[in-house]
Amino acid sequence: MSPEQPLEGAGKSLFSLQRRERLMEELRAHGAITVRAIAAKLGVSELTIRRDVNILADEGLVSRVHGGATLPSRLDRSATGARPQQHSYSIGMVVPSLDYYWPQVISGARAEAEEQNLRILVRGSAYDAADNRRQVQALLDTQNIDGLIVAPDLTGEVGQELLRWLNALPIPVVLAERRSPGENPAHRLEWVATDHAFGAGMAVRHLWQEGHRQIGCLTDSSSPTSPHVVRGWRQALAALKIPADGAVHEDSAKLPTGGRAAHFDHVLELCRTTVTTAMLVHSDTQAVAFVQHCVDRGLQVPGDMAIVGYDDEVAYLAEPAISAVRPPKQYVGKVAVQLMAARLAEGRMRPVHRIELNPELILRESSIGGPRVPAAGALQESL
Amino acid sequence: MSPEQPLEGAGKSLFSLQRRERLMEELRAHGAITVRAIAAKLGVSELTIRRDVNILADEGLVSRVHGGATLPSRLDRSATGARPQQHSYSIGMVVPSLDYYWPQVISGARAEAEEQNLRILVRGSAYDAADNRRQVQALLDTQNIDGLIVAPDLTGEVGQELLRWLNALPIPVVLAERRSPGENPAHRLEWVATDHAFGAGMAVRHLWQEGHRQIGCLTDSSSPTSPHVVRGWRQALAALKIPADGAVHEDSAKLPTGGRAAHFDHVLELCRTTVTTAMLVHSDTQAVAFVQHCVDRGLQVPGDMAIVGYDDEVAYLAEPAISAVRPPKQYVGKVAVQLMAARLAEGRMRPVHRIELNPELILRESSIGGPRVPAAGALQESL
DNA sequence: TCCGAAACGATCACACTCGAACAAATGAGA
DNA sequence: TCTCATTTGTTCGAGTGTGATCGTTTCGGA
Repeated sequence: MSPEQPLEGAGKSLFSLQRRERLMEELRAHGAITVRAIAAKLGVSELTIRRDVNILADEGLVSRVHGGATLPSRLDRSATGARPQQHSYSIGMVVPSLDYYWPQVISGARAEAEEQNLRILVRGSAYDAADNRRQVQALLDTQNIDGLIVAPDLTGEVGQELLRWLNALPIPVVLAERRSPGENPAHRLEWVATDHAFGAGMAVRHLWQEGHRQIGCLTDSSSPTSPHVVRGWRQALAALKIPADGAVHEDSAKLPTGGRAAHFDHVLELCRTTVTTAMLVHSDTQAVAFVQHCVDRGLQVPGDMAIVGYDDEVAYLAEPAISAVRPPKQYVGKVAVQLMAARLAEGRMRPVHRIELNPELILRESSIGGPRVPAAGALQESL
Repeated sequence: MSPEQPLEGAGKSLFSLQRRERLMEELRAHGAITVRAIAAKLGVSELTIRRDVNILADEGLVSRVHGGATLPSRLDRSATGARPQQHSYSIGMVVPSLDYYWPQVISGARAEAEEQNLRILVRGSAYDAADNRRQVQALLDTQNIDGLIVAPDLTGEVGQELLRWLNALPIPVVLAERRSPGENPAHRLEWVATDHAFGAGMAVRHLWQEGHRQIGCLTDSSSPTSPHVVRGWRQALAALKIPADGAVHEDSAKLPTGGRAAHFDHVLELCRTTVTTAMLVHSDTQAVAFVQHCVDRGLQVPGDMAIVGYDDEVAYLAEPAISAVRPPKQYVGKVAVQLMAARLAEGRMRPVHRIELNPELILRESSIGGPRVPAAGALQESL
């Protein structure tokens, strides 16, 4: 009805805004305030406070009551009527790869976004923190983003700086498949991540139950997942009282071109000397190659060498098909969007959520049936 | 602190909306209330409570009965008819206390259950694992439970056995404010818990920012929360490079009756010799008593001794009002029910979720404004 | 079925709060 | 400098929440 009433933020002096901010602070601290007390505290008239309360109540930030205001309450029926502004939000999503691992995460996120009536904008970035930040900045600048889902590299000083920067953004941020320390530079960040350590442990315990007593680990440290897999593997060994210093642990990062076959032979030699009959291989791509290599060298899989892959993109394609730990990628995306939707709907009152999801162990042929003892014999013949 | 005491009666009167909110909380926590009890608890006349009940009944939020009110029931024929749907699932909930901490958790759970159209059956149990198991068994036997939310004592061998038993139950189980190891005996259990260590750390960092350099900790190890608080306190000290071995850490469990004052004096003496100017006090009830003791001994709060309470039940009642870490109790219940609802809807395909919630730091007077240096002077006079 | 105790609600009284109307102060822009 | 829009303060009648009284209704046990 009032044609010249300015929209939010147009003509209000900083002073009144500060006062309202202060009012909200008091409200959060005490749960409720009286007009009289606040007026005295801030040194203004009660009427001014009442007007502030009315403004805040119109925005749904407080509930008006006779004599003061309280935090918004469902019992406040004036609020229930004026709340159908279910205005739909846009979420930006920046992931480090658009062809490996992340497509499924994105797919889960997209499905949930549709469900929640949210728009989602996906961008790929390089794995390094600097490019990640550029991509996020681009999204912030060009699109109208209400929230951000991101999976940056957080290692090193650059990563920590990025973490601080993300934490200070004016929009909510959810990390996917990344963890932030609860501590200070990241206390506002929420995340959802697969418990890779649990997944690795599950694989080790499965191999143990199949009768293996020496269980090795072959990883690719160029992946950010790798440290968690190694940690889970070590913890499981410790829990099963397998001495970790005698266990085979090799890494295939930074091999020279064509050096893979030689490295695999090296690994098999180590397995022979340590009587290792089972391997957990990170990245199922590598697991497929490793199984192929074993077969080529005349080893029976799983008879001479049982194998569980970590990750389940192509594991089923190998011959024999590879048992694999499958991270709940779809759910990582889905839960990330759920977190974001809830955050956007509920605002600051909602506590920070940090969610771990357990992966699943998919059993196929490469690990079923115990080791042939002595396994060392077959290994010896093959080399 | 006796719960009968009308704490709010003395000058801390509630607004009508808060009163109704409180009433609903009591109702959800206990299932039913009497006008008389609530009137006494809130320090208002019975007539006022009756009027509140009428208002809530008009909105269909409660069912009126002679002498009090209950949660809305289908048998209540005054119900507005908007209740044609049957409950989809029934959830059992067993918590270790019905008067402390847990009522708010239950309230959050009930609110969410209503939202999700679930029935929820609450039982209290003793803190020990054996009784917990009995209560769960009773629910399983007599009711038709589709899921279970439970908060058992998991320490010791008995606790581990209980964990195995819960894990093997044929219905989904969600732990509230308890963590299960990801490992084998509990791989199916989901949980939601407050990150108390983070909360304690947040308090310590706040005190550090206010200028305190020796920050002590006063706990009550009879509470299962206590170890996490101590851990967070230690970690924060380490992160801030405060030597932990010189820090004051006292526990008030198992004091002789009337020994509290003597113990507080002992604590203050320790603070004096170690130049400790700030304390994190677990259980805000104890924090209130401690603040009172400091004031009685002539110490300025926060000038001579800054105090942050852990937990926020009565912290605001102290003089000066106490800054406190507030666990998101309502959300613990709410998220537990959300987990259960999603599990019941999606079945085994859904990965196991494990959720940590961050508490919030409510800043009040007892910790704002740095220490007066040298603080030792005032302490010395007081002893 | 009856009876006593308790709970209930209509009414009034009181204290306090609310908001409209108007006035004064402040700041921005012509 | 003036003017106009905005914000803040004052006054006062209307409105609201609460409690006390008291007659009526409801409950539960004999």
